[in-house]
Amino acid sequence: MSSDNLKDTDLKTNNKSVKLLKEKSLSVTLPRKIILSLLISEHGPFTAEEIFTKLPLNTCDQATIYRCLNQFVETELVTITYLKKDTAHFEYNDLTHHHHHIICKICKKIDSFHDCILNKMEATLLSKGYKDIQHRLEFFGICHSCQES
Amino acid sequence: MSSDNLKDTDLKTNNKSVKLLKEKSLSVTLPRKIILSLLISEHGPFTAEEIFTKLPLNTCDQATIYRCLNQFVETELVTITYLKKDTAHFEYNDLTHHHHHIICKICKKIDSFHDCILNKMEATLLSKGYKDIQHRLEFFGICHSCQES
DNA sequence: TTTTTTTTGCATATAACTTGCAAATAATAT
DNA sequence: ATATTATTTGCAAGTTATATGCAAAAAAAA
Repeated sequence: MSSDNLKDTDLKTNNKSVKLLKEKSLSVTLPRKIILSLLISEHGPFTAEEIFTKLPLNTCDQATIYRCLNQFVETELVTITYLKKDTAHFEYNDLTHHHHHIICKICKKIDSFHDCILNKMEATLLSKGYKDIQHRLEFFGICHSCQES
Repeated sequence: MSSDNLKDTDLKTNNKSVKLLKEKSLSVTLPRKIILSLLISEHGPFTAEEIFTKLPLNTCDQATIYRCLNQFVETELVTITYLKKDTAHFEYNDLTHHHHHIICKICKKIDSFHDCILNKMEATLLSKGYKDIQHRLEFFGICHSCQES
């Protein structure tokens, strides 16, 4: 494996990330620490590819990034959103800063905002200069019949 | 082309669909009429594949379905949502019945509801028996700088 | 430390969706 | 109506994000 030259100290690995990985019973590996640290320190949302290019060279393979991100999503360390057509975006799930995104239909620039009541939200966005606003809101939960099994 | 054996009358094509296609300046072809009629008469959301299997045999190619669906989304005849990981869902954009979806994290069954204020919404869902509810809400609009060009 | 378990890299696979092009169909002009 | 032009379709092949099988490597447990 090609991470011989990567030391923890070089990478300003966030201590928080180690704590979080342990809390979620994920074994603490270098790729996981580095990826999670990146997501904690830089505000996304990022695509898997963006994360890959932000990481120090030879941190890990793309496959590992996808595997880690999926585990992070499953354990709710990270949220996944589908803002663009073909690519998922990932973001550290900072429970103290609940927010949503707005993406420009034309330039695809992603902005975020913290209000979270629909009508208030749209007003906020209008005052920010956005036009022709639509939203996409989905809920995920466990249905009644699945609670039995 | 293999639609020799398909006649309009056979397919209970929705007249509404022709009207809508014209309104959106889309030329009125058999595949478009049939696909749009299906989406108007059956409540989705459906994946492209589900639509394909619901269509009468030899209505059209899968490629045509994707092309039509994309055009319908561009013209806002249809909405697209990303409820599952790899597959988009499509639904007739019935402006008189604004609603959202909830998908079970386990069995993936999709349910819909019509309330649309976040806190009210979650209460509705809880009373429907869902647990461990999360939501995903995204806005799309045209940003200030794109309004100039 | 040693053993067991989990994770990673690499290469390859998958699956949803897209696209180029010639033939077919729809819109339009006559 | 018919001829002409423009658009759309089928087919087959391409693209791209993401997943995966397996042996080697690293982490956790003993």
